[in-house]
Amino acid sequence: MTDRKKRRKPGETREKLMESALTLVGKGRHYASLGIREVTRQAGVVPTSFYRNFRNMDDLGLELVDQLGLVLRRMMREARINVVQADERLIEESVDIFIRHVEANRDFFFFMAQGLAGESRAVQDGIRSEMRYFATELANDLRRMGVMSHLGDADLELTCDLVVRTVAFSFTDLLGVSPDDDAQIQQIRDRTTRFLQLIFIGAEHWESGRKAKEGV
Amino acid sequence: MTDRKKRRKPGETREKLMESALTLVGKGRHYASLGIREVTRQAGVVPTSFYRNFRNMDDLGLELVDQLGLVLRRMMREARINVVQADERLIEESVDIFIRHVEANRDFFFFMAQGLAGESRAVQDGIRSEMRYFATELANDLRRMGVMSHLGDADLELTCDLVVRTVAFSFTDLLGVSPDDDAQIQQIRDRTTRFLQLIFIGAEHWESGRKAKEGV
DNA sequence: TGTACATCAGTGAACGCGCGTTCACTGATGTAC
DNA sequence: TGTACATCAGTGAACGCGCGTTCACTGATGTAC
Repeated sequence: MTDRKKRRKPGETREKLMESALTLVGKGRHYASLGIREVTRQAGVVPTSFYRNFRNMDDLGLELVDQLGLVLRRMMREARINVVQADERLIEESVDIFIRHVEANRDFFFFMAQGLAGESRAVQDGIRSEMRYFATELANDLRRMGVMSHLGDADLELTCDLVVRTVAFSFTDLLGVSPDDDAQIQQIRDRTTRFLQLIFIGAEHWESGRKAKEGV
Repeated sequence: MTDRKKRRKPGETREKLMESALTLVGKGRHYASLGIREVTRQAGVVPTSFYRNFRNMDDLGLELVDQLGLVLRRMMREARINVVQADERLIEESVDIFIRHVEANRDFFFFMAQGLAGESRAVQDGIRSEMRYFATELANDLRRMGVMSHLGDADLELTCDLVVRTVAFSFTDLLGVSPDDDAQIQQIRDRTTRFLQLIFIGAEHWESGRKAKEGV
């Protein structure tokens, strides 16, 4: 069994390469500066193997975006299960779930934070698209729960977009913090919660007719 | 005069190197993936010259952060001059000034957006520190104008932090847009304005005692 | 004002190294009969 | 069930190239007298 040099489980090397890229990102490297040899080295695989699975680093990056989408969907699902009632702890509970998932998938969220201003336009657009989807789903959930029912669709979507951006920005806060530094993580959690409270209070008092008066 | 091969104006090469790095970033490259030879090539200078001015790319990055600080301060000053009265157009006028400066210093703001999740911790911290300073100054200005006078210092600071984050996130929106695409820039401008309106409405209705009830 | 000297930003050649990419190969697994 | 063959993920050697960094140099500018 130590002898099997060829033919691992199908997709195993592919997975290992993606994992290795994420690991390097988690260690503080920027995705844009990663090289093919570096990633294969981390994966314990010969450089040539890379080309059996990906065309180039951008290609691998796009696959990571897809996996990121799965992580985000899992997070949404958990939030839906646990945050059923629209009481005043809705925000705090959601932020808790969010922080927990970020801690459990640290590298993924690092990759996401980097990718937003990254080198590959395709990756950038992919992450942006995931965020848009997330905001839309959030809007649907709030509608379903009867929250912010006074808002028109466009205004609710605006609010959710701002929420998602604010949460995403918190990733970059977590980026600079050691995963063991509970005190600082707690602080980021509190601050994010307050940001969202501020936004939701704004949304509560937002008059949907307002823009028509000012904008057009 | 075409013959002078040595001794340009003092600091000229240094400036040209920083400018070249920014130019490459503006062309879509990520700062983390730039090399010394690449930057010197862009600057029309021999690679060795780099070491006469900087220790490494991180060092150059830190100098760029300092210059970014100057750009931000210039922006703040202009905003202070032009936005004197706290009427309802305060936000729109500020966003206009902000968009104008981003367009005029496109590369700088790209660098800033990248640096927030960049490879160098020092650069990351530097940009973060500039943002904190910006938020503090904004809070001071609002105090001076008598806006949001019902908020405690901590809550005002929280609001301003969220404003700065929201504006900073808009950089990444502009990042993917051609500088000539006026329609899309206009759309980002409007959206950013609405985000800020939402935040300020939230701040208007924020009860400073609230957190004491919930948090502690 | 003129001369001698120190300084130091920019030069150009050279180095060893790791990079991305190619190639022919190998051998375990899946498939046809 | 057994045999022959196709497939194709992973291998290892090799390539040319651009990288970061070093070194001794050069010559314009600034300074001392």
